[in-house]
Amino acid sequence: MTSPLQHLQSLPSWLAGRVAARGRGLVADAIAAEGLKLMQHAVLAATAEYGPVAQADLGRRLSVDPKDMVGILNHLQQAGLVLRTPDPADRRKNAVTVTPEGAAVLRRCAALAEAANNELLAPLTPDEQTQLMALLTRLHEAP
Amino acid sequence: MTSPLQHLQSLPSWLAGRVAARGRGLVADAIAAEGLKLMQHAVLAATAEYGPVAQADLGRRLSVDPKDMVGILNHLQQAGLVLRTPDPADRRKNAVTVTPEGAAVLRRCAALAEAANNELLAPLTPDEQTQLMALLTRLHEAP
DNA sequence: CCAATTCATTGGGTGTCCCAACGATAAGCC
DNA sequence: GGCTTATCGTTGGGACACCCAATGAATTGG
Repeated sequence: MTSPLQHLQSLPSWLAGRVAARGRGLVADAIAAEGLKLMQHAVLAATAEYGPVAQADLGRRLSVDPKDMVGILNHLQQAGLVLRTPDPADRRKNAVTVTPEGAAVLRRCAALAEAANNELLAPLTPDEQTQLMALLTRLHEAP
Repeated sequence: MTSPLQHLQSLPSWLAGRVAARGRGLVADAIAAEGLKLMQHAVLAATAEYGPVAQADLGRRLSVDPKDMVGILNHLQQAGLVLRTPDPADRRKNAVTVTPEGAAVLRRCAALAEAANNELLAPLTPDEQTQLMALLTRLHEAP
């Protein structure tokens, strides 16, 4: 029985942080080939998935600060991957949509991101990968 | 069969990142009661575990940038929790050690950090917690 | 003895996250 | 109708984590 914090590195929060950092790095390097940063890619993917959506909604779904969302969408819009249209039903909102070019970039990023995730999970068997995903999903949705 | 990136939020790297972010927040809030930041606590714990150790060693073990290590140790030393002693065997190195006061703070932090981790893993059964730890450890050590 | 490396430190830069404010708009309540 | 309250996008400032590069001192290797 080891003392509680004699091995800080074996704390779940620490382990999860290290694994997440590695995953972040792998995905970031992968999609950098398409000229996108991590969060730009995430916002682009979420925009594609949730159709025309307000910025605040995107921020809540991805846990992105509204302040940062402005910069991310500015970049995506300037790159022609995304469109900000005033929402006629609520003139405070911007209805964000993906352009055909944005969809094409996203399609190419999908393969890259998936490959990066495969590399991240490579040390595990397929069964173990499924187990890990199930456990992480529980932790992510439960609280 | 869902398309690869139709659900970015179900990518392992994304899930791990969200879970890790929550764990980081829980632990940070917990040890804030002792006046320590996350990385200050990590460095203090690693210093206690690995005895007199050089700053570069600490940085490698915790994946902390040498630049940041300087600031963290400055703070810990100023708080009287840690000592930097010139290493007689290698005068380039600082032999970092924990003061009795540092050990006391660390002891109190252990309980706080453990409670935070218990809260993080609360949605899982003890068996599942063990499984998760084993899988994360594999991912952390394998590559 | 000389080249290559390591150590602590400093510098600059980017990205993520938190708190606060603003004008414009919308929603709820009396 | 009017009033308060809340939300939306945006801007601002600041803390912290991560990355790259460079310095002088000191150690190591051939």
